[in-house]
Amino acid sequence: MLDGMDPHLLRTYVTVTRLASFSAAARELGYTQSAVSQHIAALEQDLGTPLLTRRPVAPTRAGERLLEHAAPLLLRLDAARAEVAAVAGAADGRLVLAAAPTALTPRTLGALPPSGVTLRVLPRADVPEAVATGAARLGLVDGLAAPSDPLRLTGAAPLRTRGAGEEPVHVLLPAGHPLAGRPGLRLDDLADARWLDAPGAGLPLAQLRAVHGTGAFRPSLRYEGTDVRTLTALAGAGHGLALLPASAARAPGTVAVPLTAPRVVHRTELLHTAALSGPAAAFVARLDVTRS
Amino acid sequence: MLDGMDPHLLRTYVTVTRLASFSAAARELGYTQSAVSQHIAALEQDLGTPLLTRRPVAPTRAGERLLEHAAPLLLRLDAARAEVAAVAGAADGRLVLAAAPTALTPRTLGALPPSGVTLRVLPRADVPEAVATGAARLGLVDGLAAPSDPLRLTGAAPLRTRGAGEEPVHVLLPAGHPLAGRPGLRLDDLADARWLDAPGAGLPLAQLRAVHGTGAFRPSLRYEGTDVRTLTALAGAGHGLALLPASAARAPGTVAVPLTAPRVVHRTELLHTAALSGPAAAFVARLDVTRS
DNA sequence: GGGGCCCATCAGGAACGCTGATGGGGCGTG
DNA sequence: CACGCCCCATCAGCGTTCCTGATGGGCCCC
Repeated sequence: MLDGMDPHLLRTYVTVTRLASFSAAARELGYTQSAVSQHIAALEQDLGTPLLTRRPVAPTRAGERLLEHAAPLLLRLDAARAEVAAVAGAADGRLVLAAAPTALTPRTLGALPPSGVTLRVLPRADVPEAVATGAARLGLVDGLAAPSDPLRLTGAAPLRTRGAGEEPVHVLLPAGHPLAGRPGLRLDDLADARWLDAPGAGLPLAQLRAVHGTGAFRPSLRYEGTDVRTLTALAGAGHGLALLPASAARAPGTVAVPLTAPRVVHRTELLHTAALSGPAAAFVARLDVTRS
Repeated sequence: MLDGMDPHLLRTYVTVTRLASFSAAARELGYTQSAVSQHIAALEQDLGTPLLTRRPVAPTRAGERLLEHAAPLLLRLDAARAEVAAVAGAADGRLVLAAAPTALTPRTLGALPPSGVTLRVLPRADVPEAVATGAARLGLVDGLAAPSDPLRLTGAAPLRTRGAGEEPVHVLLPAGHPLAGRPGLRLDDLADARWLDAPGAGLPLAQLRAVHGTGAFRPSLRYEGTDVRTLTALAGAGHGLALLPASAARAPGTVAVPLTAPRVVHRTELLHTAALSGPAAAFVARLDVTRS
């Protein structure tokens, strides 16, 4: 047993920690409780250290380290299988495209073929995984970046990226907002504002901090869906400000004002694996044609 | 066999492809040839597609995809094991520091504790792996980046980074070079120059392209060692130009001229895993104290 | 044509990994 | 306080897996 860390031991381990229960993990995985117990014991013996406290069932410090690796490992295992399958299987006719909501800009939408596409809108954080595991053939993600800088994707999965367009970033204000008449806004003007916290639908405010370097943003309402229209409606109703790409920042009762400082753009990037063919390749080519 | 891709099957696969031989892989891995053959057969059956051509033994296209995932997967498996071991085992007294040659700037050297350190100089590309697998506790890598931009590390392994200093980039010219008298040089001035190609010791010219966006560099002599002094001597002997951090760009018979355009700096970053303690933590703290 | 090397296949035995049963420990309940 | 319940650990037993050693076919070089 030189190579003790079988994937299914890891899978058992993450399931046990997630459910905080050996028995529940066994039920979910289709094992007996005994098997799960033996899995954990095997892992602990292999690594030479306890990974879980029993009663309550919780990861030890060593277990936490293992957890940080286990999920990406399992994901990448799936990714490898999916990519091999993509090469092996003949290209399926349909193109499945996973996209973050605000990544659907006019440009990317315009490049879609007229038929044969399945569009799957997901929270931004789930798009890379969908592409890596083959659930989607292509992915569109977006975010804030300095002009012509690539996005900084936290990739556990190894995906290739290519730029798919940039556009200005607008701040969406309710029509009556005191700053609504401005031609442009600096982020400093909005230091005291309350922002809609919409990790699924909006742009991640944390990225602004990375680019801008300043303190935290004060969140108001948190919206967990992926629907941009809901987000703009919330902004219109005065629940907080929203940061959106220019093309998405329009809704009745709101005013969109360009963000002028810091100088960031809304950047869209296409995600794909190494193997591209058929309609996916056509879509990519169409995107490149419309390159600015 | 729902979860067919055992790590040791993958290990067998990469070994077979590396050696282009089932039998040789079997010898290296301590298996019989029969076992290796069965491993490959199991993988191919699990993935539903041939992964190798026999005679000659070479990866198929599907196999190439698998290979791209297999190495990082195995690396990360080792990384997980190493990190768990680091938490479990008591902190060993010695601090092992892996560093790229040009990452050893006065600042990083100054932060080293006076004793108890093992310094391991490696080619730049090997440093992240050494840290991930626990061969070294900390790593120092360097590269070219826009000022205050982080390095773009191609991380198969999940390492944390923190800045460890920036300094100007100099071009090292032989003393008699026509441009040696200039106060500063633009990269465009050097479009026709021949560069020393030293992936181990020098700064990777490819990174300049990433920042600058222009064409290829014309390499002259290629130097595969990790010794900076040899590199500067080669530059002094007129074998080509070298790009070095200011603190390393001095050698008899050479002139170091600052690179003024594009605006890039030599940036050093510290690599570490999540678990830091003992002398490693002390070193990090010392680095932070001298932060500019 | 023969010998050597290679990979595939097969049979057999050891080792592994699962199940089902049993036992001890903690916790809420009557 | 005793009982019952739920949880995890351990054990024996059995089916499967996985490795070895032997054998065979294909290719190349001599």
